[in-house]
Amino acid sequence: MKLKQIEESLSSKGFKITKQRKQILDFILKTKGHFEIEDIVYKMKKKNKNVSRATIYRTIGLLKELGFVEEVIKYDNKTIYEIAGKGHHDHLICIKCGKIIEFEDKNIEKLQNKICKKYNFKPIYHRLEIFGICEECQKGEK
Amino acid sequence: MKLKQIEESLSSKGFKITKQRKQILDFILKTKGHFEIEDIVYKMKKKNKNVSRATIYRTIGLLKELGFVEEVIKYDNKTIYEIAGKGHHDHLICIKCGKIIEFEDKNIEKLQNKICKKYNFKPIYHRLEIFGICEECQKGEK
DNA sequence: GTTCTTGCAAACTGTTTGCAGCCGC
DNA sequence: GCGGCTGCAAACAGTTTGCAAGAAC
Repeated sequence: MKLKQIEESLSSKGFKITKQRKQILDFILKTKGHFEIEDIVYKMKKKNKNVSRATIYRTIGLLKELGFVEEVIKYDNKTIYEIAGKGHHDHLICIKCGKIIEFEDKNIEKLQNKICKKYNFKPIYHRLEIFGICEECQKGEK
Repeated sequence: MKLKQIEESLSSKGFKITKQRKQILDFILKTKGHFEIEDIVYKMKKKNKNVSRATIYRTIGLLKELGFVEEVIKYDNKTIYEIAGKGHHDHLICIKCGKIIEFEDKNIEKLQNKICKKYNFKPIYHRLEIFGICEECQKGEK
């Protein structure tokens, strides 16, 4: 997903391309991994691009609506996002160091769909979070 | 899991059995399904058992530590709990009416363990939330 | 009597919102 | 110039905490 594509999509829907939105998009696209709202706030401050927290929330909300960004993890009463379009995957989250490992498993997805069928439930999105201790932190434990 | 068992476990660990804790335990044990903190607050108010919100948070925190209660869903920036020991299962959550359907699938669990092995990740707990539209709400959609 | 627990209020975090002024188109 | 966008500050929800008074053992 490229900056231009997203911008076109935004303006084609009547949204304006402001410098704040450009800054935020720039950040998200450069951050290949996961991010939180505070990461953006911090980055903007550091670059002296004073984009307000409110605008960041609103922009991420908008990008979420449009499907460019996804809420992937809820942990510690915070929301962790990532850019969409990498293909669906789920996460292992280390509760010691906070590291996030992505994984993809088609079989799990298939089983989920089977479950949904069984309950006549129409799935829209899902989140599988496995919390535990990562390899490095296990070494440190001993 | 019975009231007596939990109380014994508490006192064997040096915690005291107060009337507030009894009230809260009573509520949790009677509520077979999922509950939120506010549900307890509401119930206590209604019964004129004025257990403060702070105490409820502290008690649930304690029960979580001891493994009697689990955080099973994070939705809408709220935490939904349930009593532990029913055997692990996951959830379908209707984003229209809020209904929660439990399901259990050993195969999904197995696949998860496989993933963890692959990454040398030591799993502690996990959460699989499938958000979508339940059967009834689908009918209403048309 | 000691120690743990409670209630209260205040504080805190993540998030949302109303409104006046600003800026993209 | 219009309508959407921003920044600010205030508000909000869920949750945590310090402290003095109270209850369990």
